[in-house]
Amino acid sequence: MIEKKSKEKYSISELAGEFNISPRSIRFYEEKNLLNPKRTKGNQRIYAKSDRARLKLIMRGKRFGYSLEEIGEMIGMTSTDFDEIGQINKSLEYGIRKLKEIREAKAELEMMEQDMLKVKDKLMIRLKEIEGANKQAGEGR
Amino acid sequence: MIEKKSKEKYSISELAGEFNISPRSIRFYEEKNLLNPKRTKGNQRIYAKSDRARLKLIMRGKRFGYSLEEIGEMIGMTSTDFDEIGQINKSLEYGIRKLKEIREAKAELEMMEQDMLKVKDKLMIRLKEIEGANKQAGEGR
DNA sequence: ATTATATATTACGTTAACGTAAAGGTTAAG
DNA sequence: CTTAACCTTTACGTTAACGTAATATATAAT
Repeated sequence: MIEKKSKEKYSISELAGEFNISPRSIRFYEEKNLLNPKRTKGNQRIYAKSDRARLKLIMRGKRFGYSLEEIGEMIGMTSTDFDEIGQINKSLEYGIRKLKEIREAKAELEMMEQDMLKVKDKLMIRLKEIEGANKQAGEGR
Repeated sequence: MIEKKSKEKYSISELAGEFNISPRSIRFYEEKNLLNPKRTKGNQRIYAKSDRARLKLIMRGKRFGYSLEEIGEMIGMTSTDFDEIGQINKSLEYGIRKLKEIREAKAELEMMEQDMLKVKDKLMIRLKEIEGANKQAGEGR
């Protein structure tokens, strides 16, 4: 049997559809060296699973407010050109820094969540106040 | 005794320094109606605690990748012009949506964290491999 | 009062991250 | 083989979020 699993190759618009972005964006990410898909003999882009995974990482970074440059540095970390110990150590350091950032961001998100909950509570209280006042005043129609 | 606590008023550059942004940015946020500080009789901006708190929210939103427009909608939620129940309900809905987003973002951050940790592990393993190889080969100098 | 800073407004410049349009090749379907 | 639906590159346009510079007051320090 020949090797073939589920979905091995994707076209640019397939990925665009899946991630809800434009093909232009994907090409743009390639311009910035965040992606590097193979091509058909007719020069059209074909994305492998690994490319799709990278795009996923890109989108994740974006959703979190990272610039493409930062994302490039982050996912560059996963590239497979570690030939020197120095490189690995640099990557490790970088990763550790990013981990710190991520954890800080998580903490901030939790603060935001708390803020939101507080505002929500206030709104609820205010609602009840108004309802109470209306009840008191007997404002039917 | 006259009422006066700790730090009641801030100048634009004080806030800029505190949040590590430029005065220009702060003025820009004001242009976008995200801030609305009082003025001195000489027309210079004075920021009260509440203004500082708002700026804090703005920065938090930014760090999380929200656009100023979105942030405006979010912190607009905390403004005190809720005179109608409908308004309150709308705000509540909005807040709940945002809460969902925040929780999703938290989940994503956790995924990123896991990714990072995986990559880190791989790098560590690779490092050991190389070290092991060097030991084997006895590559001193 | 006189500087030295800080701030205000106005207005043009810049960068990232695409959007959009033109002009043409490629692939899948009939 | 001929389209229709995609895809390619090239290149100029756009928007958000400021940067920067010029010119003019304001406030703080001496």
